[in-house]
Amino acid sequence: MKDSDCTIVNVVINRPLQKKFAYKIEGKAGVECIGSRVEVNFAGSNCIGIITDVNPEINLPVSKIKKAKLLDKTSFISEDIKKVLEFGSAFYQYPLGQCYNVALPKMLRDGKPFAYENIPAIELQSVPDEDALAKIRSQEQLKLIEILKNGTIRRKELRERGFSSQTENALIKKGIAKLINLQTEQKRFTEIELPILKENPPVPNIEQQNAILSITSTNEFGVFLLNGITGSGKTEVYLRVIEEVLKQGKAALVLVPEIALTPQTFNRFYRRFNIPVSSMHSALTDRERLDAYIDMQSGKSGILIGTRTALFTPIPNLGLIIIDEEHDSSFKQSDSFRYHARSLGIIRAKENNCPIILGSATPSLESVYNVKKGIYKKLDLTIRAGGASLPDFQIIDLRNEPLTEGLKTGVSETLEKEIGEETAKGNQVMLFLNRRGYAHHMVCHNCGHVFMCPHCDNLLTVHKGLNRLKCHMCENNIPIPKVCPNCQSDALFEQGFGTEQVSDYLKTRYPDIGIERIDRDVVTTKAQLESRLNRITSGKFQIVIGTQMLAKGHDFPNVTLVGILDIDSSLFSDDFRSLENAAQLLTQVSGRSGRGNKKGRVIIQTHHKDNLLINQLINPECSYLNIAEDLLKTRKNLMLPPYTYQAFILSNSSERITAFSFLNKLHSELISVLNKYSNIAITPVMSDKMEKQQNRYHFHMLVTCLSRKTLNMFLTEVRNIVAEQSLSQDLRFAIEVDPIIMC
DNA sequence: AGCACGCCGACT
DNA sequence: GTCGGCGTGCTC
Repeated sequence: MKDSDCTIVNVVINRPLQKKFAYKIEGKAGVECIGSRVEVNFAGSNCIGIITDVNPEINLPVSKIKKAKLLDKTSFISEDIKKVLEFGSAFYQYPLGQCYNVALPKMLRDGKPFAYENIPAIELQSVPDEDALAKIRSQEQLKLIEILKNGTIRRKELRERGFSSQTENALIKKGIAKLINLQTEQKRFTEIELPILKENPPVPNIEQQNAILSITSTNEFGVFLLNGITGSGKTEVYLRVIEEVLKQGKAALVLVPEIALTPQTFNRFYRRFNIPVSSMHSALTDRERLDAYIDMQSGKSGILIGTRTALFTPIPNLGLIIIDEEHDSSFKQSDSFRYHARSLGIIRAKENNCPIILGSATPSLESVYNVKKGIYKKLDLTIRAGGASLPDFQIIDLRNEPLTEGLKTGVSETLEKEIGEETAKGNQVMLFLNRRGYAHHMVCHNCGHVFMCPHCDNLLTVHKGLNRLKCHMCENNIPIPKVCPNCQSDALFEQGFGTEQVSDYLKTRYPDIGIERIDRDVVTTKAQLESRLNRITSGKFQIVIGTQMLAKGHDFPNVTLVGILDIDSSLFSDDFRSLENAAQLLTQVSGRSGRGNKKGRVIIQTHHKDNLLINQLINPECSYLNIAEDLLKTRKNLMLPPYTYQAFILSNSSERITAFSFLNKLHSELISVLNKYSNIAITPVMSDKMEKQQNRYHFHMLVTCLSRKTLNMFLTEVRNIVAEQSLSQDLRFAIEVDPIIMC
């Protein structure tokens, strides 16, 4: 191969390396191959890389440049995705090649072709007449003809039903049947002749109209914070804006939290539009994921609904991005490429010069702050659909409650009575407790032995139904012991109640009432969640007890009472975001009450009746936004985000000293360069709250800075210092920009 | 991250 | 004399 017949390209590899590497590909190539995958030999092993530049300037002897094998004739990675990943790589301090790795579906990462699966199928070409049929002597062929009369059928299915490929081939040869590929019948959504709408949408109220108009009146980039109280019809606004976007021949991207991926969510989109909708979430197989990716890239589908990774799906002519429940923590990835889908979503919308809607009843303080600064435009929805009003709030002061068996399992006498009265009226009650399992942990009454995970600094949670003690950190579990391993005493007791225990207790109190539990222990798949939610809607169960799985998006018109069993544990956390999270969760859960035409109530049990947050939550004059404003004042006084910018410098190792001394050495190196930067502070090396996790010891330093730019420059220097050293096998290192959970 | 290279100790 | 342990450093 002569060098004149080659094109030099830069390639990024899925390795923790910042550099791009030059390779040569056969033939003359232009910018159209940027984003294409190549198979290269890199340092002795073959791997997949992505082309980032064509004919780059390099000062490298030509003899060192190896040959790369081009895997894609044209790139499927659009310009905007490339820009988003380049931004994300610099912003989150993560190597570009590894960012691509997170952004691509697994099959593309592995070098599989960018193509739909071939689905060979056969269908009837022409129905043979009597004469032709009489000539066929094979019973199998006759049987197959009968089956084919019912329509197209996959060859794989025919094989499963006992037909040999010879039988099929014989019919094809005779011209009776023909071979087709089920995946070739693809039409672009813009070429679909049906009307865009499948159903007549409801008439929006004045607030919804205003919101729709504000967003659709400009076709340009803008961030809209759609602040709609629970039940105010945010989804209807999304659907209307999407409709406008589709009318312009453009596509829409909707990101939802992991937990909101219920059939209810999808069905509203499927029902509304004749335009194909694709989805992308954790329950898909690799194949389905790639198919959805191609659906969007090829323009076959006009709407993509998915979780945070769906953000990286190429969509030509993207006209709108929606981040639903924008405050939800599942938009932040907290390993490998630690990006926030909201932040990168805004970058992508900017690249496409299209609007982005951040929707929430309880927006993040970051977003509220950006509205104050005039960076986002806030649109309010304050009216509940169908004239439903917000629920009334009531406090049960646990100090005045008798210390009954019920109270020890989380249900006070007063609440128990209220549950009884409400269910007697035929209504449903929803109880909320953000702790799964039966009991928080187990203690020996005799010697004080506490049952801990041998691999983590974590207490084992009691799961009665499974008869196991489980570590929620590492999933390690043991049978519930009968005696203490320390003193052989059988006086073991459980402390702290979870959803399982509450459910068990209520079953003894209300044996005739159906009680349903919703948490990750009993609901592991989407189908299970669906069937449980349906059982609740059908009214078979009058009492529902659940974790935050219950908080979002589910509409139960018969729920008139919501009970918050334990708010106190979220009032005194050492994470500065815990009050924000508690206010969000409580507001969301409360919104489950009184969604139909019945007035709803919310009862909060607490030992801290005078706590400020609790009083704000129950005050009808005080909205979530008022609470957010108050919390922002505190953040400002304490110089916390969003008034400052934070990043963690993280390390862990299986040998405790390794990570600790590595970070300590790094710390002293950083102190010596700190004078180059202003308004930046770095903590000493500290243990994570849970230092030992799965037998690895975790340490961190926290960097705080007044300026985003300075923080980024500093972190780049940190990364370069670390890149110069060769780290031991056992040591892991990471930078987390904009953490949302303090460690 | 991988992998090759290289420099030492335990074996045929 | 060689097989393989893993510490070090480079990868187009």
